[in-house]
Amino acid sequence: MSKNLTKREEDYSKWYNELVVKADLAENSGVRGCMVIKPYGFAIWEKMQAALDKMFKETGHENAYFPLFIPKSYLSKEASHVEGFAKECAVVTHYRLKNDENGSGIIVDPEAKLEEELIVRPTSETIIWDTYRRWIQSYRDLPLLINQWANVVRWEMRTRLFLRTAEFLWQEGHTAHATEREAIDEAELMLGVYADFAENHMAMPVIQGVKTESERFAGAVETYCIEALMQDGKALQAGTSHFLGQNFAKAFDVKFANKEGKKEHVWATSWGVSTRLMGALIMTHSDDNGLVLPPKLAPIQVVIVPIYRGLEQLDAISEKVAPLVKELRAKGISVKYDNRDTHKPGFKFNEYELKGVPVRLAIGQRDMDNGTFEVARRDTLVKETIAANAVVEKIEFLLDDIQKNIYKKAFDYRKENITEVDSYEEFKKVLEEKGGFISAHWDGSKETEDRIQTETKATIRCIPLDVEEEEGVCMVTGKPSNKRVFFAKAY
RNA sequence: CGGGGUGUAGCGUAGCCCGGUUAUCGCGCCGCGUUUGGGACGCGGAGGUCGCAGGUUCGAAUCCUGCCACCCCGACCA
Repeated sequence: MSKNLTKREEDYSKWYNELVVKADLAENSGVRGCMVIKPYGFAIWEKMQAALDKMFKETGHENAYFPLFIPKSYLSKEASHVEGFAKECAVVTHYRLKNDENGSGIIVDPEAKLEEELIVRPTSETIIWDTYRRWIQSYRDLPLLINQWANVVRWEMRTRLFLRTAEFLWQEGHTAHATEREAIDEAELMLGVYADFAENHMAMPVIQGVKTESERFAGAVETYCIEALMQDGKALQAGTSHFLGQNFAKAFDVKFANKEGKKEHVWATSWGVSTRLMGALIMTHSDDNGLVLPPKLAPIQVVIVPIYRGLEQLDAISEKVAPLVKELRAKGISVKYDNRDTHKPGFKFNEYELKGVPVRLAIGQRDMDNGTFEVARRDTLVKETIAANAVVEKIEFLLDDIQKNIYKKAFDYRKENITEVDSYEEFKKVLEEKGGFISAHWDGSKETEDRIQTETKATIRCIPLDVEEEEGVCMVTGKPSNKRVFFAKAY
């Protein structure tokens, strides 16, 4: 682990990768750009999944599952969609292997060529809309509110653990509606769900906004997003929700009969978050001692480490700890009592800090004599000694307080790193020296946006939803602008 | 796909330029003992197709040729 969090990209990048590996979350699989998610990392993902899934169901959605393979012709039905994904698709061309006649091992059987190639889904809009055509006939079939948990494959040139892997896990929601208004409301509703999840479960403040045309999802009319700020000053897109208009309905001929019996194309949305959220979680809260997990997503919320000499002492401690474990579990708190005899307490302390366990209890002979526990919190690393009969209450307080405290810390950090600028010179200076989000006027043109990106590597992360109208001039061209947008260097 | 780099034990590495005993060291692993309130220590031990395939040579981790893989930087992207 590097000694200090630093804004120098290469060091931060190294720190991040080491942290992912050392905290036992994931590792490179050796298969091009794919990662192995290890049990501890996957447990965090499962917590995220459970919380999100609950929120989806509370907003009226159901889960379903669609095929991994998409016939090539489906992808080409929506023009901008295929254009957006064509360069990063894995393609299945054959369905059989055989032994090479020249003895050079197993080869692809040229006889077994598929008549139509299959694309490994980079996203599922096409196959889902092909299915929806058969499911939707009447306004009575609408709205159709479906989500799927799946893996997708995007053949990216450059990959990074959790942030951009060739294969990743995600959820993708795909909805169909009778009216434009209803579809837009849905896209905005789900953006709100994501923002709620990010802030209240991940303790990660996000900016809600819409993308500019050039950053828009391939096939969307409007792309909403949540953008988060990482500790090295770079932005990370944490989730997106798209209003797709009637683009996919028209491409796949999905029509419904309205109350007057007239056929209309349906209105669509899609929205998704991925294992990239794990990357966001890691880069938002972690410090040089390792991961810091929000209690709501921590697979282990409380760890209890016994300190003892000899099995007799361990037995006495175990006896003391057992009812506490039971009581905490009854309250729905996940507890691990680490009575391994193979590692020393100091080793365990470091190990659980690295893994981001929010609360640690230690109990040794001293505590046994005094009727106390040592309680340590991961976010501030503060330790205190607490009377045994007050420990449950203390833990409940800490789990709540840590959740709030790390949110506040991240929020304050982000607040300090949103800078308003009014000139291009100042923009470049802040970008170079400080990083973070830069709020500035922009003339709304793609040319200006491209120029800024080429010259500075910064992109428009979003046009915030809550932005206030303000007369101004574009910092680059001097043309009139009526609101500020958020720029940043991004992952 | 361009530019650079690296492949030696589970991980990290020395050796390579200048070929020559049994391939170096650390972490980790195994055994025994002592330890246990912040990453223990001692002693002993196991573990290697030196990325792959050819070639040069009495002799190759080292030199030559070809191939493969991975990493970093760019272009691309959630």
